[in-house]
Amino acid sequence: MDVKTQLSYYGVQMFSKTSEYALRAVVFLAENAASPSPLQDIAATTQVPPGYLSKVLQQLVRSGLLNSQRGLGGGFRLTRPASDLSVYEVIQAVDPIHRIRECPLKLAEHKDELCALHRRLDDVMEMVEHSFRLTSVADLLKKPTFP
Amino acid sequence: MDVKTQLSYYGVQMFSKTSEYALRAVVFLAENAASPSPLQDIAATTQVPPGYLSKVLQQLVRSGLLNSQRGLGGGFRLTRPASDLSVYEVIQAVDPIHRIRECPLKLAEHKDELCALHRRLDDVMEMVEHSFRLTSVADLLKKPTFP
DNA sequence: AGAATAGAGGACAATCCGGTCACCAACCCG
DNA sequence: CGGGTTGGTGACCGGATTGTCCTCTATTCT
Repeated sequence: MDVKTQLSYYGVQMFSKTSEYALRAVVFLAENAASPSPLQDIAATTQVPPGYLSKVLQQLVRSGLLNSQRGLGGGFRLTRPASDLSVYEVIQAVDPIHRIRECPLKLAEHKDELCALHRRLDDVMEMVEHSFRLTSVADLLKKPTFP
Repeated sequence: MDVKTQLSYYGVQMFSKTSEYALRAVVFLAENAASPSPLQDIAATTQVPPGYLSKVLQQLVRSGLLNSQRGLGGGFRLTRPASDLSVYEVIQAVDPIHRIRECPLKLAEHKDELCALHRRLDDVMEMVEHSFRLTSVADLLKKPTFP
């Protein structure tokens, strides 16, 4: 079979790279909470392209999850203790999970209740959302080494 | 804030459009299993662009989940009863879920066991995979109307 | 055989995500 | 004040996903 005739040959991740990057950075910051961490340090350890990581961290700053400080001795810090920061919040800040709230086909008969297909899909998303709400960044530090 | 400086402004779905389209089509075919359904019929009811749906259905044919038949009276049919076709199979055919099997950072110390972050992410993926394995297309037909 | 129907497949465009880079803004220190 | 350090932001690029269109092939009916 010709590769080019195939859709999505390399497959797809359930979560975006951006979410992964944000989580790696947050875990790093939780492990290095003593002082601000410069972008370059975070990027080197988490193996995320610095230029792109910068944009991801901006999102976290704008969402209030991080503080940033320029100049010598500056960098990024968590605004809250890792035990009080959920994985869900991090993901929502950069690549939000959108629950299915109304019929994607806009069918009148499903105005009040989703069809079985979308009901199931949304149930799965609810499971995921729930799981991530209950997981704090501190829970990701149980093993001492990064990440 | 300038929209263009934001990453992923419109957010992201956990599952691709392609997966959604494939599932809508399969549900339609399960509801119309009596005779082959032409592409145009499926596309119209499921509200998927016909040209694109054609490619998605090809994937399902190549994966052995559908039969196709050209000419008058032709179209697409499920190769198996809907009760014997899982949502997981449909998704894997068009946009497979890739579990995390090794450390994405290739850290030597995580050769045998994932770090806490990736362990959690993979646990969630396992939940999703499990749920989709247990859900058959027939389970999506409980409500008589489409979809 | 010829017309009509319907899937197969390639070329191509539009859009989005991930990534790079250059330059600007803020902060610290001598 | 001036230079070094560090974050902030916009322009731009490549690849993947999504979508369109046109042509070819297979099948059926008369």
